[in-house]
Amino acid sequence: MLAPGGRRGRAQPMGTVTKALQLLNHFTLARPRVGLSDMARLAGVNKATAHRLLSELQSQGFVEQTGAGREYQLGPAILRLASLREATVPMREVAGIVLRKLSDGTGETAHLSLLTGDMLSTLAHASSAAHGTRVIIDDSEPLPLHATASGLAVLAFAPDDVRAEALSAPLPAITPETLTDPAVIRQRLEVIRRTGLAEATGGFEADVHGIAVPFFDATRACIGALAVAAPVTRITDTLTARIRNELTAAAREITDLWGGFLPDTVETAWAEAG
Amino acid sequence: MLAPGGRRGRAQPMGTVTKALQLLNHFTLARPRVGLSDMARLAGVNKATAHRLLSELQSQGFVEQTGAGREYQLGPAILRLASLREATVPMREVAGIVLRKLSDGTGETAHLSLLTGDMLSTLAHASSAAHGTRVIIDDSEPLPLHATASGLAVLAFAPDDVRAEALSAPLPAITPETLTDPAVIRQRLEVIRRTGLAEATGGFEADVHGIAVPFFDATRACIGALAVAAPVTRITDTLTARIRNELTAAAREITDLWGGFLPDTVETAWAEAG
DNA sequence: ATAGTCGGTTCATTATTCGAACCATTGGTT
DNA sequence: AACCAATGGTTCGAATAATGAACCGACTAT
Repeated sequence: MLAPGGRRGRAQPMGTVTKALQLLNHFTLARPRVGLSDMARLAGVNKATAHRLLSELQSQGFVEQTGAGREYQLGPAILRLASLREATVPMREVAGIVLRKLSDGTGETAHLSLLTGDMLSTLAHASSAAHGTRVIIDDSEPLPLHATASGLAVLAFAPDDVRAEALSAPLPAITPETLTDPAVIRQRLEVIRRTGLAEATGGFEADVHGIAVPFFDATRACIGALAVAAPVTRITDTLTARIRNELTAAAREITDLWGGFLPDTVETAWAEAG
Repeated sequence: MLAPGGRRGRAQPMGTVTKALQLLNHFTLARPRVGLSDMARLAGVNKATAHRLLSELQSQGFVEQTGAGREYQLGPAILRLASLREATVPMREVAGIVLRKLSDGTGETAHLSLLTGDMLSTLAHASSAAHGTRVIIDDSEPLPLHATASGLAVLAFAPDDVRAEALSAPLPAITPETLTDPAVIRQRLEVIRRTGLAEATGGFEADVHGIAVPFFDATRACIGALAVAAPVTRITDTLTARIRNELTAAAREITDLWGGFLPDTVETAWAEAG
């Protein structure tokens, strides 16, 4: 039986380690425990393969099996590594400071997300008490690259292979408003590259408007995005103008704090808009 | 087909995934960034192998390279998984409650550690304000199985293969007082199995006395230990007696909260001692 | 200029991973 | 009870991916 939906875009030979690590991405808030057969299906690998990979992950404490049902869930080894990561590379702490300023300055929810492999994971967020309604962010939920302002900001400045990979698979429509046509998205990425700023409305959560800017590491590679999300009902021209200014300033700050550099193209784009 | 030459007592052939994941264990608080050649040396693998494994880990965000020196460090993907783990399996939170009670009740530092692969990682700790001096715990530092009370408690009740593996490698002497003779250790494990309680003095940190009890999951397998650590100068018979009582009670509680069961042998051992 | 690093790459050899088919259980239907 | 369709887990020949010695170019100190 042939794989449904045609064949994957297999650019690289994808090693065993990568396959194993990608299994971990199938655990979500909504599906915290996954059985062997389910996992094999989700990951598109043979059951025997899934079993061997999970066994190895289990032997290192990256997953564990619950007593009943023998389902797998994320393991405790991850907690130790996370504790070590934060102790030695206190990004989250630094991000928190900038994010608080950003959410205070805009009265909306701000978050910072990093490109990890082929997904965008939120490092930290901060929300303002200025309004009774506000956008809620879940740090443990990965953001789709094609359906969020942050994702588009990153895609626009990411290396070609990441962009190609992200726009190759059939793009899921998370909401009715999600853009799913690669051609349309590529057009928008053009604009984002020119302005250094991405906007998206309701593509991930209905009634949420996101504004995002990319930021860069010491090699001028895009490593993530800084974003502000607000209920669409509150969006006005003056608010978006303020958010833009705050965002670019915050992105400059975080880039600086982390020892990164803005590419000239972004620098000039922001200068013109500012 | 059999390979000629004397081989290690390795039961399993150790897959590629395991090797990759074990690379992560060479990052420590003291050595947060590791170069390629160093990593190859530390892990005892070829440089080319280390490079490939690190590249795969990097592609999934488990490690990243710093701009200068191109050294590797733990990556941001770990943070997202940790956040998800804690959101779906809130062990740390539950442990914190029990640990606080335990440290309050004893006036000393309490900690809970889990067996992750072949190491013990500390999930959480709590310390009491009762004294000016207290033992300090670092959650990100793995505990050696042979040199801590917690480690001995776990070893005593762990499956044979884990015990054999842990006592096979040459045991490092962390302090002059560390027990390094497998035969001697096995004798002590006998006692620990009879009493359900492990004690160790100065084997990991000088001047620290540790008292630990194992705890178990739903299949009655030992998954970690609960321990109280105090400066040796403060240890008296009455204090150790109190700590024992508090520890067994706390271990019962945590086992219960996490849906585990005490093996009968432990149950009776504690009952007799109590 | 020499010698020793470093991070990274190449490529022939070979050991490891893969997957269809196979158990042993479990739970629900008829 | 018999049956079916799941489940988690295992087997083993074929095919693939991992391996490591040697190599590169860049850098540093001598």
